[in-house]
Amino acid sequence: MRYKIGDVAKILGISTDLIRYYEKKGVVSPEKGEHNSYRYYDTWDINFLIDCLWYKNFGFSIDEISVIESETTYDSLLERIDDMSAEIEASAKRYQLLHERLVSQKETLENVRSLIGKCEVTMGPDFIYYLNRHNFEYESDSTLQTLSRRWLKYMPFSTRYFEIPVTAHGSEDKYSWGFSLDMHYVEEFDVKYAPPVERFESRPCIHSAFKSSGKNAFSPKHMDFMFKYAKTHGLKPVGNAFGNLVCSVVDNGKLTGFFEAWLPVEE
Amino acid sequence: MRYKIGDVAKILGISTDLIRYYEKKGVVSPEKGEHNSYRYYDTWDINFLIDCLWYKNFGFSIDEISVIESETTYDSLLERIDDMSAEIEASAKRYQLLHERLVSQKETLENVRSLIGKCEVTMGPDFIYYLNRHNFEYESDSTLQTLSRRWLKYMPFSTRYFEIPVTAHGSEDKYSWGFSLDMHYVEEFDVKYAPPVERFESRPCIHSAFKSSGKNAFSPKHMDFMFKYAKTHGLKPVGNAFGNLVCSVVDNGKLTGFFEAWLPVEE
DNA sequence: AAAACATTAACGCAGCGTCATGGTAC
DNA sequence: GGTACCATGACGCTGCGTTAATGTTT
Repeated sequence: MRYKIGDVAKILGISTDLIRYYEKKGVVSPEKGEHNSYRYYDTWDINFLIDCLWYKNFGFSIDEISVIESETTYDSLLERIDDMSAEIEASAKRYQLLHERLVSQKETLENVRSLIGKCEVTMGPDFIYYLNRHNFEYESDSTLQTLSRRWLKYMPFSTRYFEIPVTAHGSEDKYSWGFSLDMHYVEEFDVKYAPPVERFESRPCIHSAFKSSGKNAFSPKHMDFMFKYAKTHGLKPVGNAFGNLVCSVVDNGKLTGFFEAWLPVEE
Repeated sequence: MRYKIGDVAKILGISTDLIRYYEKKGVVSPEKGEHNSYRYYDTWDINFLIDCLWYKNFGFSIDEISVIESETTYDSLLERIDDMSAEIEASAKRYQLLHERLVSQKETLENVRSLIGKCEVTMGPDFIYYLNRHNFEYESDSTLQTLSRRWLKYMPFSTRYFEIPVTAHGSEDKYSWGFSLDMHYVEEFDVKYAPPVERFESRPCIHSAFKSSGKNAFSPKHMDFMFKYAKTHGLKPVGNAFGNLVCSVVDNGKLTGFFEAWLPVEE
C-alpha cells in the first residue's frame, strides 16, 4: 500500500507539515513519485513515524529520535532510556516542588491581605538569609554578587527579604534588602550556608503585614504600628524587624507592594 | 543609584541581552541617557526585574509577566496563580507518570531480551486494545482513524499491539496491528471504551519474545515456536496470539524489531 | 589612547503553524 | 474540468544566545 502524505497525516493525527518537517530533519524518508514529487509512504514508513511519535511523547528531541531510530543498539537504547529517565524524574520533582510552592504562596497571599494593619503574636519562621542591598544601593562586592546569582536561581523558593534595624525604628531610610530561604528548602536543596548567610531560628514574633504604594515609598515607618503594638502590649523588641515582599500588584490604581512582616519580641 | 546594564546583569546573573530582550517585550523600561543611548537602571528597576525572574521561574511567559507586573490586581493575581497552579500540578503528574512508564519500559526491555526464544507459562496482562491495520493495509474507516489519533496521544502509555489469529498459525501473512493500553492506564486516564475497543483479561498464557530483522520481515511464523511449545507441553491455544512491539533498534547491522508475545492456553 | 563598556541589528536554535504560489491527481 | 490534494519556500512564534559593526565611558 502507498499512502500520500495527507493519508498518513490523517492516520497519525498530525499535520502534513510536521511530517515534512521530520523528513527535513532526517528522520523519515519516503519514496518520491517518479513523475511528480509526491511523497509515497508504505506501512513501514508509517510504523517508523509511529515509533518517532512514541519517543517524542517521552520528550526526546527530534535529533535524538533520528539517532535512536537509525543507529541505536539495544544497549545504547537502554542507556538513553536511563538518561531520559533521570531527566524526567528531575522534572517531575521540580514541578511537584513548584506546585507546593505555589500553593503555599497562595496561602500567604490570602493571609497577608487579611493581616494588613493587624498584629498577632506567634512563632516566627525558620530560615536563612543574607543582605545585599542597603537603602538604595546594591553591594558591589563580588562574593555577594555570586551569592545573589545562586539565590536568584532558587527563586521562587527563595524570597525577597528585608530587615529594619531595631535601633532605626522611626527613621526614614534605614533598611536592607536581601534574600531568604525557608529551612524547609535549605534541606530540600541541601544548601550549605556560611556568613554572610545567617540563620534565623523560629521564635516569638509579632506577625503582621502592610502595603506600600508607589515607587520608592518603602520605608521603616510602615512598621511603626508594630513597634507601637509591642509597646502597648508589654512586649519588648529583641531583634531586627524583618519580612518578605509577598507580591506587587496594582492597588487603587497604583503599583503597590504587599509585605509580610515580623518583629521578634519577648515579654 | 544608577546602574548600567552590565551592572544589572552582574547583580541578577543574567545576560545583558536578556535584559534588553525583556525591554523589547515591554516588561522593563529604564531611563535612557541624554547624550548617549545607554540604559540606566535604578533600584526600583532592578527590583522589578527580580520580580519578573521570580514569576519566570514559576513558568509564566514573558507576556504574562508583563501583564502581572503592570496591570494585575490582588484578586486577579490570585486567579492567575490558581491557573498556573493547576497547570503545574498537571505537569508534575504527567512527568511522574512518564517516569513510571520509562522505568517499566526499561524493565520490559531487559526481560524481553532474556526471554527471546524461551517460553514460560504465566498470567497474561490485562489491557484494552483495538486493531486498525490488517497485514499491510491501514483501515480507512474514519471512526478508526479518530480512535487512532486519540490513542496515539496516549503514547507512550499506549503501545503497538499485534494479533495473530490462532487459526492462521503457520501461514505467512495473516496478522493485524493496532494499539493496546494497560488497564492500569485505562483507570489512570479514565478511558471509556466500547467496540471496536476490546478488553483482554488476564489469564494463563505462554509468554515469550522474538525479534525480526529487516523491512517487512514480521510474520506469524515468528511465533511458531510458541505453538510448538504448547503442543509439546500439552497446552491448548484458546485464543489469538498477540503481543507488543517493544522497540526497534539496530541489531547485527540490521534494523530489528523486538516483540513481546503471548499465547493464551489451557491445559 | 586603550580597554572595557554600551548600542542596534541581524541571524540562529527547536518545533512547529501559517500562509502564498503553483503544480498534480482523480 | 473542477476540486481536492501536493510541493516548495518564506515567514512567524518564544526565549533567548551569538556574532558584527559601531559608538561611549573612563
